[in-house]
Amino acid sequence: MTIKDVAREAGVSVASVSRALNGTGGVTAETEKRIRDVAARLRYIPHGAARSLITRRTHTIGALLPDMYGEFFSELIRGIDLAARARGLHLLVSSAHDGVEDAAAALRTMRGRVDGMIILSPRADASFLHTNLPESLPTVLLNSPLRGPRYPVLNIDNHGGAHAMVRHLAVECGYRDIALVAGPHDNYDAQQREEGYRAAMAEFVPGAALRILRGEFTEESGYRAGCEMMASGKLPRAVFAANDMMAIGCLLALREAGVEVPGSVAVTGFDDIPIARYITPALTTVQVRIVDLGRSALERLAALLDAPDQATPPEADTLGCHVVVRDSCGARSPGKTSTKKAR
Amino acid sequence: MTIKDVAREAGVSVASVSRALNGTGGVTAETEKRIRDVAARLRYIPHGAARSLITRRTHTIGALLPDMYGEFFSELIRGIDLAARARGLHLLVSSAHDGVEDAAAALRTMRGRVDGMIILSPRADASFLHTNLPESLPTVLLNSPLRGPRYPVLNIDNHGGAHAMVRHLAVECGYRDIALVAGPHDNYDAQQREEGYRAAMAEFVPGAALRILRGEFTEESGYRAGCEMMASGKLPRAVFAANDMMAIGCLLALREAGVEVPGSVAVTGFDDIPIARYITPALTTVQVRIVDLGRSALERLAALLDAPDQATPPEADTLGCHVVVRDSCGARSPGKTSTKKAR
DNA sequence: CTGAAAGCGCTAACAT
DNA sequence: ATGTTAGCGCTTTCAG
Repeated sequence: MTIKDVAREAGVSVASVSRALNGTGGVTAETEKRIRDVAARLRYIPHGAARSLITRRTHTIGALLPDMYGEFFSELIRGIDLAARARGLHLLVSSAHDGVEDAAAALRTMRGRVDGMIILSPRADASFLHTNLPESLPTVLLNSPLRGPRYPVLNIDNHGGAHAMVRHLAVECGYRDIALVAGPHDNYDAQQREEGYRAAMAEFVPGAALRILRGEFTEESGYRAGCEMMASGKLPRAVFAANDMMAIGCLLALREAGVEVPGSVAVTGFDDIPIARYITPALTTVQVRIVDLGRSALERLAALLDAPDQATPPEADTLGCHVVVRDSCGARSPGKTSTKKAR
Repeated sequence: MTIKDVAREAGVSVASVSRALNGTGGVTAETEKRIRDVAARLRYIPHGAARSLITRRTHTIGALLPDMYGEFFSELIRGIDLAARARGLHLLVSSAHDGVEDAAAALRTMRGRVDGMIILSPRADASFLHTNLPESLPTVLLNSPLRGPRYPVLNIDNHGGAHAMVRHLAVECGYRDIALVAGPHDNYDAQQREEGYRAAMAEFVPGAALRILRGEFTEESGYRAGCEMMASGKLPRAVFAANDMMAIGCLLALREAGVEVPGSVAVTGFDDIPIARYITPALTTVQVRIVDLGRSALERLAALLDAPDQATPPEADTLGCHVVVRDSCGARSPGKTSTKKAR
């Protein structure tokens, strides 16, 4: 069932069918109707690949993501999808690339299938993109250390968020002994959050010894970090985990051991995943509007598609974060939630 | 940058380039290497649309989903994606269709872009599929009332899960006054869960008056249902919400009013979303392995792609559910979680 | 207003 | 082993 069948059945040329169905004009209202009727009767549906081969438009955007685990990525995809739908774009997702080879293959298969890319991948450095990104394919980078005029970059304000959280813990709550459960060494977000912690500690608790435990952004590693602290003999007064899942793991470890949170130890996180509001005590955390991150990325990309030559702002755009005060930090008596801006 | 450029640069025909790059054989190892080198130097990437136009393969499967909200859908996509990746397939998602028109358009644009479809949509009845599904496109239906040899269908055992939960509440916990916070009328899952509740009530608490409140599968509607119960003057001994978000909303309403859960009122849900384990009291619920649902759907579809003429089993496949006993039902003292099979 | 014809970039016969 | 050629299904000049 191709355009030819419709043409034959309607007694016209394929060109007329194309014109009629695309509303390009150049056909009588009369013949257009006849063609439409025939197409409907034959249940003709145009072939996307064939069409985009010549129009050079797929109305699809590709998303290269490192992993699909966790609420972060589902929220991100939702944000992208929401904005994409609003613009009549579809979404081709490719996630969880074990290695560079894998990510490269995924990126290459996008050629001819998408009009643009949104890339969030730790492995996507400059040379990787240079070799695997189809030439001149509009692309927006997420959470990338890359800078430069080649691609627009959207980042989360990890540093600012971590800084604000430590300030909250040190200044508003008055804690001095604040430990960090950091994320993986090779993770860009983790690095920036750690940096924010260090900077804020130096600023608000000068001279205090830093205490950093290494985690993997997983609940289990947070749990282990909690156990390590207790095993060490002296608990810190507050624990700032570099993401919510680790904060929750830590919380559970402390709770199991009978340590009061926030009475004896305050625990806070980063991300504000949905669970954060529901756990007891409700988690004080740094809110990142992940959906907005996805949405912004797509809007940026769409702008690029509309005006390909548009200059890319030299500075990376940064998505603000702010501290959401709940119960786990001990700053207030359990009850309502208040919010305040970071920085 | 097309295959022609590579051919010219390597001093061969396009056919040789195609053969070399696809490893189809029929080229000397020597020329193959030369071609590969040139392709790499020119950073040539094959054009997907052009290729699939002739091979009639896209190595992509489409997913038509009603909405991207909530953990249900992110888990589902994850399951599909996991299995897809294992088979070298990509994923074209299309979600959140406001109306039938919208869903129809989404489905039609899939033609020529995907090798098969996974459809989970309340609006996808037989005639909808007949008119909008590209002819003979392998398709698997999820959670659909449709039966028949046309498409394989995968369903959640909503009836069995609800039945098992009511049995747990009535038989194991000994409650008689069990209310249901039902889902939307027009939702297939909601209907089946309600049916399971009715059947189990008739079986285990014969003669008891049924109490059914209507919800929308949202936390807010669960909260409202909780308020309604309290306003009515007499609380039921147990509340079975047709999904976890409503159970959580109900839980919060009761908690705010100072009603003890599970001491005064037991609350249970359906789905076992991640939050269920973390809320206090931990939610007793019906576990649905959503990731497995997605995975199974894709495996089924992949089988269809490999053997298009394979007979579709006449009966719909059903994904089992089972009750996960936690704290909110009062069946046990807080602590470990136990699990038992449904039916 | 309509049709014929030329490709889009690629693969797969069919020649050589 | 390599090249030539005919399309895949569609849009878009260019004629008429």
